[in-house]
Amino acid sequence: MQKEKIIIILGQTATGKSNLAVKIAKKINGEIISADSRQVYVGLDIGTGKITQKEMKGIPHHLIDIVKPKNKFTVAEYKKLAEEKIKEIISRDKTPIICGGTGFYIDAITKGVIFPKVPPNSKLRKILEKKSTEQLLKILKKLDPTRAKNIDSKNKVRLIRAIEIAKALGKVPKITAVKPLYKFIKIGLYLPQDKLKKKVEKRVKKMFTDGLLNEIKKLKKASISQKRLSELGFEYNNPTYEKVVRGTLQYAKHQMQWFKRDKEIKWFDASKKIFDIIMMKL
RNA sequence: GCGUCGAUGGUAGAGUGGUCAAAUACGACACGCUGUAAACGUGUUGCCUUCGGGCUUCGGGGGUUCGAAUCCCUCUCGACGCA
Repeated sequence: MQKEKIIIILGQTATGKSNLAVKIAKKINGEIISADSRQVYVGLDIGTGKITQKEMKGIPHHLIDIVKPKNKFTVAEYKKLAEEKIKEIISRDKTPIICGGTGFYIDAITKGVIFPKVPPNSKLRKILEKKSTEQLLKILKKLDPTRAKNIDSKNKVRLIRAIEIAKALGKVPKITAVKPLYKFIKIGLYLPQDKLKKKVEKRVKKMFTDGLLNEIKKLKKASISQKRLSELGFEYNNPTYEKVVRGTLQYAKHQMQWFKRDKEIKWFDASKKIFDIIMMKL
C-alpha cells in the first residue's frame, strides 16, 4: 500500500508560511494543521502572528486555539492531537498540510519519536527546581547512570525531566522512533538576512498598531500572571518595538539552527516566485 | 571664565598601583536539544600562535614607579554647579 502524502511547510518566522500553506491547500484540496507551540493558546493572537479567519480563506485550520494560556501545552500532547487530525483529514480524502515554525513539534510527528509515557509531575518538579544542577546530577546518577552520563549536565530542565522519567519507569528509556506511517514532503521557507530583517520590522510595527499591548491587557484581565506571560514569549513580557524585533530575529536564527540538521527539507527563497515550482514537486 | 565630577572592550558597567586581555550583564558568533522548545543549556567573543605562549589595549600626549586602567601634569570631549 502506498503511503499517504503529507506536506510540511516549515521555516523561519515571517517568511509567509501560512500564506503558502493556504495557497497549496486550495490547489490540492488540503487542510492545515498548525505546528506552532504558541498558537495553540486562545487569546495569543497578535503576539504570535496567528492567522486570521479572513486569511484562512475557508481552508480548515487545526490545532489553533485549543488550550487556555493558563494551562501548559507540551510536545507530547501536540503529537497525539496532530496524529489524530492527520487520520481524520485523510479519512476525508483530503491532504494534511502541516505548517509552522516549531521544529520540535514537526520532528515529533515526522520522525516517529516515541516520548516516554510519563506526564509532567509538577509536585516533583517544584521540589527539584530548588536543587542545584550538581545535586540533580547526583540524583540522576543513582537512578540511571547511563542517562546521567549522556545528559547535558548543566541543564536543569533536562535533568529534572530525566529524574521525573527515571522515578516513574526505573530508568530513562532509550530514544526510540518508529517508522513514519506517511510520506512527508518538507518544504522550507527562508529569506535572505536583509529581507528577513525588513519583513520582521514591518511585522512588529504592525503588531503594535494592531494592539499587542491591548492583547496583553486582556490576558492580564483573564488573570494570566506576569510570570506566565513572559513564559509565553518576549512579545508578552513588557514588549518594546526594539525588543520584539531583536527577539524575533534571534528566534529566526534559532529556528534555522534546528531545521538545518534535517536533510530532508527542500529549501526555497521566500522572496522569489516559488509557488509554481513547489507545486510541481508535490 | 572658574569649580567639581566623569571618559574602560560591540553596548551597558565593575575595577582605583602588581593576582588585569580587564568582573558581570547584554549583544554577536558557533553549537546542543526527545513531554516548558519563541523554552532550556554549552562554547567563543583584542590580535597572533607550533596552544607553551607572544604582542598591542582602558579618551590623546607626557611623567612618577621595578611595575599604571588605577598616581601626577597637560590637552580634548561630556555632565553638573557657580559666574
